Amino acid sequence: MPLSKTFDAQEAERRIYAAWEEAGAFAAGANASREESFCIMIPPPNVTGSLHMGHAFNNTLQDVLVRWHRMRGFDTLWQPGQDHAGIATQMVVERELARDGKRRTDFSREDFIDLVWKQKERSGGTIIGQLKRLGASCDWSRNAFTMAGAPGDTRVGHENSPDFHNAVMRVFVDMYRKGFIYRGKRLVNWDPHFETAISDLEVEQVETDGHMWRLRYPLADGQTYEHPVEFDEDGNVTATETRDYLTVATTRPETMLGDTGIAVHPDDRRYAHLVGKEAILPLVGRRLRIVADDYADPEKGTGAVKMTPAHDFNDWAVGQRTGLRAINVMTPRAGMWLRDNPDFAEGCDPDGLARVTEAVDGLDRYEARDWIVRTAEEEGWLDGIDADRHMVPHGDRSKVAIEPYLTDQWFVDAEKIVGPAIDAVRDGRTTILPEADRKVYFHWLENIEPWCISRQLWWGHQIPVWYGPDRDDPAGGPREFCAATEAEAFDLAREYYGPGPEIRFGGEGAESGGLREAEGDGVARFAEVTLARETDVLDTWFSSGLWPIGTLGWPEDTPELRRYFPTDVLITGFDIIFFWVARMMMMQYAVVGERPFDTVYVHALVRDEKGKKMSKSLGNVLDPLELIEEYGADAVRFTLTAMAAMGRDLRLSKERIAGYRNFGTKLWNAARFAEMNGAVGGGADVPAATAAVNRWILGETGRVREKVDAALDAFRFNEAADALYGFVWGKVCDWYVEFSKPLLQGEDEELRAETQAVMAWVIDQCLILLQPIMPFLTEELWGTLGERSKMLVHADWPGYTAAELADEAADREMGWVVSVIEEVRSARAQMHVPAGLYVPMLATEIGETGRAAWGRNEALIKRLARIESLEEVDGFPKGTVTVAVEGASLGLPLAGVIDVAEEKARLEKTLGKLEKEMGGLSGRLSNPKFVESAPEEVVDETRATLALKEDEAQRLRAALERLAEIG
RNA sequence: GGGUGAUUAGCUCAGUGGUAGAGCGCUUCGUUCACAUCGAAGAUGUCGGGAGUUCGAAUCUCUCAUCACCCACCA
Repeated sequence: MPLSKTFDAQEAERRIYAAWEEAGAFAAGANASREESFCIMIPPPNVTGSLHMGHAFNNTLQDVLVRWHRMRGFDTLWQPGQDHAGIATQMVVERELARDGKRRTDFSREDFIDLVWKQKERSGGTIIGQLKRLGASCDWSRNAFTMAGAPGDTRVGHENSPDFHNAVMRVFVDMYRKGFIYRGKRLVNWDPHFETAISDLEVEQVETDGHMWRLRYPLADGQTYEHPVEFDEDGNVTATETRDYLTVATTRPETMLGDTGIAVHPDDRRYAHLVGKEAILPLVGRRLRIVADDYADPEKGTGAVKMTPAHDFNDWAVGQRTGLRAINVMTPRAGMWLRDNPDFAEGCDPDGLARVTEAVDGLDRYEARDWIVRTAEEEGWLDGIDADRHMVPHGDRSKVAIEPYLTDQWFVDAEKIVGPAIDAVRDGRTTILPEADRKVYFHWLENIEPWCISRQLWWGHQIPVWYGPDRDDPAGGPREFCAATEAEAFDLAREYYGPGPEIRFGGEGAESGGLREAEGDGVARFAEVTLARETDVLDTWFSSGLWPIGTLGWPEDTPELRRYFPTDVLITGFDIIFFWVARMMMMQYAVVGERPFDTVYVHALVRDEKGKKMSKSLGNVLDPLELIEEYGADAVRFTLTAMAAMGRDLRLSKERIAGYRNFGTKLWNAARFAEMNGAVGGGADVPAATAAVNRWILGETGRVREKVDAALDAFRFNEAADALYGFVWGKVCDWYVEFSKPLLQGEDEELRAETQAVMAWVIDQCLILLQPIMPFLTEELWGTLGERSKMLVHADWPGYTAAELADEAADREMGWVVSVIEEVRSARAQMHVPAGLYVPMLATEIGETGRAAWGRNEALIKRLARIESLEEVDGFPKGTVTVAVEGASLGLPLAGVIDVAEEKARLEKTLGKLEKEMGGLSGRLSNPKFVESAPEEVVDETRATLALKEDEAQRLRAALERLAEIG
């Protein structure tokens, strides 16, 4: 069945992908002929997500490596899967509910989670289908999910995946027991929209126009200080005024209700006598201790800074150092919490307390701010307002201002497990590419903060901790029982409480209880203990941090784990180096004491053609699926590969994709040409060749194979793509196809057979080498051209070298032929010789090389340069256009056509260029230091080049002289 | 405030010590039987400025300028 005129990407790509799947072509171990394994873990996309350009880029690169290794015979696993993506997914479901006017809290936790599982079933397959359209050759039979095995799991879409939930639970317990995880009351980033803690990384700073309010806090007990008001030229104070108040500044006046102190710098003479004394908090009359701490900057504002330890990270730290109380004055939704807040009430004067509570309790933080500012103004303790542009932390999902908030949360003590993750990269067990990203990685890890891993959400891995009362003090506690399952928790509790009490499960969060029963000996014992499961779930990145071992079946000692772990390569975007890469490094080391991967390849961002980040709100998003529909998956893949210069953002434009689509068409047509000329079905063996044309293209093929391998080996994807593009278009199509025509269509049967074999083999090599980048079109051609024992996806990657295939004599000969053709074409175009007109050619000097090359390639040269005949003459007649090539002086007698002025201009220009080049070369050669210190081959090469140029220049000068004779 | 990267043809970008490259765009020509999603020929660069190292610098060092991104608690 002959090839169709064009490649129908839409039809063929779906059909071919189905055929691959049908054949189990992507299964781990398929096509393995060597011992080595190769494993890539997909960065699991959100289960409700859909493919965007970043995914397309990321997965194209992975697929290139995976297909390349699979063809090379490695036991290859590309592990696919999806992430449950806690907040993001819960957000999607809550938004759906909101459409029906419902909220999460209208459901029980179990019912809500069931809804999320259903949502996952509905949308979870979307991204998989999209990855398949792209051509991703994942082993889908192993598709994993980060919540697999968790309560409510329907197993739809990840039927065979390992029990990831169990792995997460076991890791938590393991890290808990090793002391890497703890629960504590600390200030965390609180998202008032989702009403959950988030980690530092989920906070983004947004520059915002705001105000700085200066407030006057009266000093207690009649204290005063001298405030400088006038200075001389040297900055010395020349006048002061006595003040009985301190001016403090804040961008968030509402937090003043939680103030418990004022800090000044220890060396600040103005306030030295006040340290240890007190000020009065306006509105409620709470006494604020004045403390000395380095944090207070004497240069800023008045040098006195109010302390709100429960609502500001700096103030919290100062509070810890100086023993200030922390008073939480906010609700989880960032409203004011004043009523029934004993911490707040303590130390307040009753009238003030009542008034403020009446006015702002329950108000949103911003409304409370307005009231406080208004009141301060009315009462005269507002010192002033400055416009201020400052950074305000926002939740990266909710986009609302986050609130530093004091709650009980779970933390990974990252400092304890960060060491091996740093060392592994430092000593090269894991390589991060590009190198620049290593610094980013180190910088973050070396300054690591505790990682808040608890989330007050419902969708996620519920933290495997049960709380019970203290054995000796039933009112105390809670006592934590950390275990992977309820049964194991029961055992722990039994061990702790002894054989007496009945142990039950129930209760909420850290609430737990027990009945106390006095026995005769006076020792308190429980008759009944109720264990309460921790309600928080884990940060989604905690579970995805286990992706490498979890997908391979840990904690079971599976064959996959033994075979594929540590994995070989991770390909990911720079935006999740901290979120994911660093955490995987830390956690695999913490749990199994091993690196998760040998190499991390960090790629940059796909931007639009103007360099802007693609975003929905800007409306500049290129949808990879639309592009695939329009140009075909191969074109999109080739474009992304060709633009993947390491570490640089890529600007994607449709024009570029169209260009590479054309490249596919070009290859298709070359294959059609081969087919039409009986050049199909080349075997794996390099064919024998006698003709220079054939020997030359074999050498070129050897060179490109080496280039592709070297480039991919170094993760220089663009170089691999460029090399193939240049080879297929610039060598095979532009020259070899043309060269082959007289041979394929000529009389010499032996030569025809040889050329057919070489052409068939070369086309096959193009298909094989291009398969990792453009798998569809090449597979289609492979299957159509000739009988094959296996699909291209499993074809053997070649191992021949350039040295084996290259033929120096053939390269030289074809080089000569090419330059003659190019020079003749150039001269003809310049002289406006009609394109189709065959003209005679004359030769005055033609050396041995040239004569031999001409003799063997006469037909080619005549055909491609439109030459009628070659005749050796003693000298060129008037009106000859000179063609200067190495080792020959050729001329076209174009007396009738020639424009003397134009020919003169052409020669002068060429000569000018030559002379400039020669100047550089001879200047260099006449420099003794160059000759002494440059490598010998460089010097030789320079000499040879110069000699050639001189030769050519000589001929050009002669031609110019002849031209001068004409007129 | 700290850090990283970038600056090369009109545009988008390759190019880590040895005669400046590609794609697109542009100009001229071309329906030769693989391909007009094509072919041929062409024009366009003090490689951001300056200094240094070197026989030799787009490439290494320093510096300045501009841009981008990341990190950061500045009241």
